[in-house]
Amino acid sequence: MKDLDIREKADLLRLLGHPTRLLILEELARGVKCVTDIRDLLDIPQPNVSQHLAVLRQARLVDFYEDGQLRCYYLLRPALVAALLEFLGGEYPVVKRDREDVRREGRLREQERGVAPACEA
Amino acid sequence: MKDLDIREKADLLRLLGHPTRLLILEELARGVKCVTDIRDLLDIPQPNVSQHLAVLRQARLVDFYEDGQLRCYYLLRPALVAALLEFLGGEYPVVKRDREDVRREGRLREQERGVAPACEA
DNA sequence: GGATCATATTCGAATATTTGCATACTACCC
DNA sequence: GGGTAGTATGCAAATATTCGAATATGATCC
Repeated sequence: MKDLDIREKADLLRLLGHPTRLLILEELARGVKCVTDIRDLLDIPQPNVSQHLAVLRQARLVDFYEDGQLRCYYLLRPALVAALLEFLGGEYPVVKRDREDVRREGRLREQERGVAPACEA
Repeated sequence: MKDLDIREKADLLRLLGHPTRLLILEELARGVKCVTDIRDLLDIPQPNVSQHLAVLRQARLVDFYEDGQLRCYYLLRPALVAALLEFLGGEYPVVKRDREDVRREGRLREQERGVAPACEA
Protein backbone atom coordinates (compact mmCIF):
# COMPACT_ATOMS: atom_id res chain seq x y z
CA MET A 1 0.00 0.00 0.00
CA LYS A 2 2.80 2.36 0.80
CA ASP A 3 4.33 1.54 -2.55
CA LEU A 4 1.15 2.51 -4.32
CA ASP A 5 1.09 5.72 -2.42
CA ILE A 6 4.66 6.46 -3.37
CA ARG A 7 3.92 5.75 -7.00
CA GLU A 8 1.00 8.14 -6.96
CA LYS A 9 3.16 10.84 -5.46
CA ALA A 10 5.88 10.22 -8.02
CA ASP A 11 3.34 10.35 -10.84
CA LEU A 12 2.03 13.65 -9.56
CA LEU A 13 5.50 15.16 -9.37
CA ARG A 14 6.48 13.86 -12.77
CA LEU A 15 3.42 15.30 -14.43
CA LEU A 16 4.00 18.61 -12.67
CA GLY A 17 7.59 18.53 -13.92
CA HIS A 18 6.92 19.99 -17.33
CA PRO A 19 7.53 23.67 -18.06
CA THR A 20 4.40 24.14 -20.13
CA ARG A 21 2.18 22.49 -17.55
CA LEU A 22 3.74 24.57 -14.79
CA LEU A 23 3.07 27.72 -16.78
CA ILE A 24 -0.52 26.67 -17.39
CA LEU A 25 -1.01 26.10 -13.68
CA GLU A 26 0.54 29.47 -12.88
CA GLU A 27 -1.81 31.16 -15.30
CA LEU A 28 -4.83 29.36 -13.91
CA ALA A 29 -3.73 30.35 -10.42
CA ARG A 30 -4.26 33.93 -11.58
CA GLY A 31 -7.77 33.18 -12.77
CA VAL A 32 -10.03 31.16 -15.01
CA LYS A 33 -8.88 30.89 -18.63
CA CYS A 34 -10.14 29.22 -21.76
CA VAL A 35 -7.97 27.21 -24.15
CA THR A 36 -7.47 30.08 -26.56
CA ASP A 37 -6.42 32.40 -23.75
CA ILE A 38 -3.74 29.93 -22.71
CA ARG A 39 -2.64 29.38 -26.28
CA ASP A 40 -2.18 33.13 -26.73
CA LEU A 41 -0.52 33.68 -23.36
CA LEU A 42 2.03 30.89 -23.78
CA ASP A 43 2.27 31.12 -27.58
CA ILE A 44 2.13 27.41 -28.24
CA PRO A 45 -0.06 25.44 -30.68
CA GLN A 46 -3.61 24.82 -29.50
CA PRO A 47 -3.47 21.01 -29.78
CA ASN A 48 -0.47 21.12 -27.50
CA VAL A 49 -2.42 23.16 -24.96
CA SER A 50 -5.29 20.67 -25.16
CA GLN A 51 -2.89 17.77 -24.66
CA HIS A 52 -1.39 19.26 -21.54
CA LEU A 53 -4.82 20.20 -20.22
CA ALA A 54 -5.91 16.60 -20.74
CA VAL A 55 -2.98 15.42 -18.63
CA LEU A 56 -3.80 17.92 -15.90
CA ARG A 57 -7.45 16.92 -16.08
CA GLN A 58 -6.68 13.22 -15.69
CA ALA A 59 -4.62 14.09 -12.63
CA ARG A 60 -7.63 16.00 -11.28
CA LEU A 61 -5.60 19.18 -11.09
CA VAL A 62 -7.90 21.18 -13.36
CA ASP A 63 -11.45 21.04 -14.58
CA PHE A 64 -13.60 23.25 -16.77
CA TYR A 65 -17.08 24.58 -17.17
CA GLU A 66 -18.59 25.54 -20.48
CA ASP A 67 -19.50 29.07 -21.36
CA GLY A 68 -21.02 29.09 -24.83
CA GLN A 69 -18.40 27.49 -27.05
CA LEU A 70 -15.61 28.22 -24.61
CA ARG A 71 -14.22 25.78 -22.10
CA CYS A 72 -13.15 27.76 -19.10
CA TYR A 73 -10.47 25.91 -17.19
CA TYR A 74 -9.83 26.40 -13.51
CA LEU A 75 -7.80 24.82 -10.73
CA LEU A 76 -9.73 21.93 -9.23
CA ARG A 77 -7.52 21.90 -6.12
CA PRO A 78 -6.25 25.46 -5.82
CA ALA A 79 -4.60 24.82 -2.45
CA LEU A 80 -2.47 22.11 -4.02
CA VAL A 81 -1.15 24.46 -6.68
CA ALA A 82 -0.64 27.20 -4.11
CA ALA A 83 1.39 24.79 -1.96
CA LEU A 84 3.36 23.70 -5.02
CA LEU A 85 4.24 27.24 -6.01
CA GLU A 86 5.22 28.02 -2.47
CA PHE A 87 7.46 24.96 -2.41
CA LEU A 88 9.06 25.97 -5.68
CA GLY A 89 9.58 29.53 -4.54
CA GLY A 90 11.28 28.58 -1.28
CA GLU A 91 14.90 29.02 -0.34
CA TYR A 92 16.69 25.89 0.82
CA PRO A 93 20.19 26.39 2.17
CA VAL A 94 22.89 23.83 1.53
CA VAL A 95 24.14 22.01 4.63
CA LYS A 96 27.43 20.19 4.05
CA ARG A 97 28.35 17.51 6.54
CA ASP A 98 31.20 15.21 7.38
CA ARG A 99 31.83 12.17 9.50
CA GLU A 100 32.41 14.20 12.66
CA ASP A 101 29.17 16.16 12.33
CA VAL A 102 27.15 13.01 12.05
CA ARG A 103 29.04 11.30 14.85
CA ARG A 104 28.24 14.19 17.17
CA GLU A 105 24.60 14.26 16.15
CA GLY A 106 24.44 10.52 16.45
CA ARG A 107 25.64 10.79 20.05
CA LEU A 108 23.10 13.50 20.72
CA ARG A 109 20.27 11.44 19.32
CA GLU A 110 21.54 8.44 21.19
CA GLN A 111 21.42 10.32 24.48
CA GLU A 112 18.01 11.82 23.75
CA ARG A 113 16.16 8.84 22.36
CA GLY A 114 18.35 5.79 22.60
CA VAL A 115 18.85 5.60 18.83
CA ALA A 116 22.03 4.04 17.45
CA PRO A 117 24.12 6.29 15.18
CA ALA A 118 23.66 5.58 11.47
CA CYS A 119 26.19 4.14 9.06
CA GLU A 120 28.86 2.78 11.40
CA ALA A 121 31.15 0.13 10.02
CA MET B 1 15.02 34.60 -17.44
CA LYS B 2 11.65 33.58 -16.17
CA ASP B 3 11.63 30.78 -18.72
CA LEU B 4 14.93 29.46 -17.45
CA ASP B 5 13.59 29.59 -13.96
CA ILE B 6 10.51 27.64 -14.98
CA ARG B 7 12.63 25.03 -16.71
CA GLU B 8 14.76 24.58 -13.62
CA LYS B 9 11.68 24.12 -11.49
CA ALA B 10 10.24 21.63 -13.95
CA ASP B 11 13.52 19.72 -14.03
CA LEU B 12 13.56 19.53 -10.27
CA LEU B 13 9.99 18.23 -10.13
CA ARG B 14 10.58 15.73 -12.88
CA LEU B 15 13.63 14.28 -11.23
CA LEU B 16 11.78 14.10 -7.93
CA GLY B 17 8.97 12.30 -9.72
CA HIS B 18 10.43 8.83 -9.57
CA PRO B 19 9.33 6.32 -6.94
CA THR B 20 12.82 5.02 -6.21
CA ARG B 21 14.27 8.48 -5.82
CA LEU B 22 11.42 9.53 -3.57
CA LEU B 23 12.03 6.48 -1.40
CA ILE B 24 15.74 7.22 -1.25
CA LEU B 25 15.01 10.78 -0.14
CA GLU B 26 12.56 9.55 2.48
CA GLU B 27 15.18 7.17 3.85
CA LEU B 28 17.83 9.87 3.90
CA ALA B 29 15.41 12.17 5.69
CA ARG B 30 15.48 9.60 8.50
CA GLY B 31 19.26 9.70 8.67
CA VAL B 32 22.54 9.19 6.88
CA LYS B 33 22.80 5.96 4.87
CA CYS B 34 25.43 4.31 2.71
CA VAL B 35 24.72 2.76 -0.67
CA THR B 36 24.45 -0.76 0.70
CA ASP B 37 21.98 0.35 3.35
CA ILE B 38 19.76 1.82 0.67
CA ARG B 39 20.12 -1.23 -1.54
CA ASP B 40 18.97 -3.45 1.33
CA LEU B 41 16.16 -1.17 2.45
CA LEU B 42 14.67 -0.77 -1.01
CA ASP B 43 15.69 -4.19 -2.33
CA ILE B 44 16.91 -3.00 -5.71
CA PRO B 45 20.22 -3.71 -7.49
CA GLN B 46 23.14 -1.67 -6.24
CA PRO B 47 24.04 -0.13 -9.65
CA ASN B 48 20.49 1.15 -9.82
CA VAL B 49 20.89 2.79 -6.42
CA SER B 50 24.14 4.39 -7.54
CA GLN B 51 22.51 5.69 -10.69
CA HIS B 52 19.67 7.34 -8.83
CA LEU B 53 22.08 8.75 -6.28
CA ALA B 54 24.08 10.21 -9.16
CA VAL B 55 20.95 11.95 -10.43
CA LEU B 56 20.18 13.30 -6.97
CA ARG B 57 23.79 14.40 -6.60
CA GLN B 58 23.75 16.29 -9.89
CA ALA B 59 20.63 18.06 -8.71
CA ARG B 60 22.47 18.97 -5.52
CA LEU B 61 19.85 17.22 -3.43
CA VAL B 62 22.27 14.81 -1.77
CA ASP B 63 25.97 14.57 -1.11
CA PHE B 64 28.19 12.09 0.71
CA TYR B 65 31.21 11.87 2.94
CA GLU B 66 33.51 8.90 3.05
CA ASP B 67 33.83 6.70 6.07
CA GLY B 68 36.41 4.03 5.34
CA GLN B 69 35.17 2.29 2.24
CA LEU B 70 31.62 3.48 2.74
CA ARG B 71 30.03 6.47 1.10
CA CYS B 72 27.57 7.90 3.54
CA TYR B 73 24.89 9.84 1.72
CA TYR B 74 22.94 12.64 3.32
CA LEU B 75 20.48 15.35 2.29
CA LEU B 76 22.35 18.39 1.08
CA ARG B 77 19.27 20.61 1.46
CA PRO B 78 17.24 18.94 4.16
CA ALA B 79 14.71 21.77 4.32
CA LEU B 80 13.91 21.24 0.66
CA VAL B 81 13.10 17.58 1.19
CA ALA B 82 11.14 18.38 4.33
CA ALA B 83 9.08 20.90 2.37
CA LEU B 84 8.59 18.39 -0.40
CA LEU B 85 7.36 15.67 1.94
CA GLU B 86 5.06 18.13 3.61
CA PHE B 87 3.67 19.15 0.24
CA LEU B 88 3.13 15.52 -0.72
CA GLY B 89 1.49 14.71 2.60
CA GLY B 90 -0.98 17.57 2.45
CA GLU B 91 -4.71 17.39 1.92
CA TYR B 92 -6.06 19.48 -0.93
CA PRO B 93 -9.83 19.65 -1.20
CA VAL B 94 -11.53 19.69 -4.57
CA VAL B 95 -13.36 22.91 -5.40
CA LYS B 96 -15.77 22.56 -8.31
CA ARG B 97 -16.92 25.73 -10.00
CA ASP B 98 -19.35 26.87 -12.63
CA ARG B 99 -20.03 29.94 -14.67
CA GLU B 100 -22.08 31.60 -11.96
CA ASP B 101 -19.41 31.17 -9.27
CA VAL B 102 -16.82 32.84 -11.45
CA ARG B 103 -19.18 35.56 -12.55
CA ARG B 104 -19.84 36.48 -8.93
CA GLU B 105 -16.17 36.43 -8.04
CA GLY B 106 -15.36 38.36 -11.17
CA ARG B 107 -17.76 41.10 -10.09
CA LEU B 108 -16.18 41.14 -6.67
CA ARG B 109 -12.70 41.50 -8.13
CA GLU B 110 -13.95 44.11 -10.52
CA GLN B 111 -15.30 46.22 -7.68
CA GLU B 112 -12.19 45.79 -5.57
CA ARG B 113 -9.46 46.31 -8.14
CA GLY B 114 -10.99 47.30 -11.44
CA VAL B 115 -10.11 43.98 -13.08
CA ALA B 116 -12.25 42.68 -15.92
CA PRO B 117 -13.82 39.25 -15.33
CA ALA B 118 -11.98 36.42 -17.07
CA CYS B 119 -13.18 34.36 -20.02
CA GLU B 120 -16.07 36.42 -21.31
CA ALA B 121 -17.16 35.89 -24.94
C1' DG C 1 -25.70 23.60 -46.64
C1' DG C 2 -21.12 25.70 -46.12
C1' DA C 3 -17.80 28.34 -43.51
C1' DT C 4 -15.71 29.31 -39.31
C1' DC C 5 -14.41 29.16 -34.50
C1' DA C 6 -13.09 26.55 -30.29
C1' DT C 7 -11.48 22.41 -28.78
C1' DA C 8 -10.18 17.41 -28.64
C1' DT C 9 -8.10 13.29 -30.34
C1' DT C 10 -5.21 10.26 -32.90
C1' DC C 11 -0.95 8.88 -34.88
C1' DG C 12 3.90 8.76 -35.85
C1' DA C 13 8.56 10.26 -35.25
C1' DA C 14 11.91 12.04 -32.36
C1' DT C 15 13.66 12.06 -27.93
C1' DA C 16 14.37 10.98 -23.11
C1' DT C 17 14.28 7.89 -19.25
C1' DT C 18 14.93 3.62 -16.83
C1' DT C 19 16.79 -0.72 -16.08
C1' DG C 20 19.83 -4.80 -16.02
C1' DC C 21 24.05 -6.43 -16.90
C1' DA C 22 28.83 -6.40 -17.27
C1' DT C 23 32.63 -4.30 -15.90
C1' DA C 24 35.84 -1.06 -13.66
C1' DC C 25 37.76 1.06 -9.74
C1' DT C 26 39.45 1.54 -5.02
C1' DA C 27 40.41 0.31 -0.39
C1' DC C 28 41.19 -3.20 2.69
C1' DC C 29 42.62 -7.78 4.46
C1' DC C 30 45.21 -12.05 4.12
C1' DG D 1 49.95 -10.38 -4.96
C1' DG D 2 45.15 -12.22 -4.75
C1' DG D 3 40.58 -11.95 -2.88
C1' DT D 4 36.73 -9.39 -1.38
C1' DA D 5 33.51 -5.53 -0.18
C1' DG D 6 31.61 -1.17 -1.59
C1' DT D 7 30.65 1.76 -5.20
C1' DA D 8 30.57 3.78 -9.94
C1' DT D 9 30.16 3.71 -14.86
C1' DG D 10 29.13 2.31 -19.73
C1' DC D 11 26.09 0.27 -22.79
C1' DA D 12 22.04 -1.65 -24.95
C1' DA D 13 17.17 -2.80 -24.70
C1' DA D 14 12.74 -1.65 -23.18
C1' DT D 15 9.70 1.86 -22.13
C1' DA D 16 7.69 6.42 -21.73
C1' DT D 17 7.17 11.17 -23.10
C1' DT D 18 6.65 14.95 -26.21
C1' DC D 19 5.48 17.42 -30.20
C1' DG D 20 3.55 18.46 -34.71
C1' DA D 21 0.40 17.39 -38.25
C1' DA D 22 -3.77 15.86 -39.58
C1' DT D 23 -8.24 15.12 -38.50
C1' DA D 24 -12.64 15.09 -35.91
C1' DT D 25 -16.50 17.22 -33.31
C1' DG D 26 -19.77 20.51 -32.30
C1' DA D 27 -21.60 25.03 -32.15
C1' DT D 28 -22.60 29.34 -34.50
C1' DC D 29 -23.41 32.31 -38.24
C1' DC D 30 -24.50 33.37 -43.03
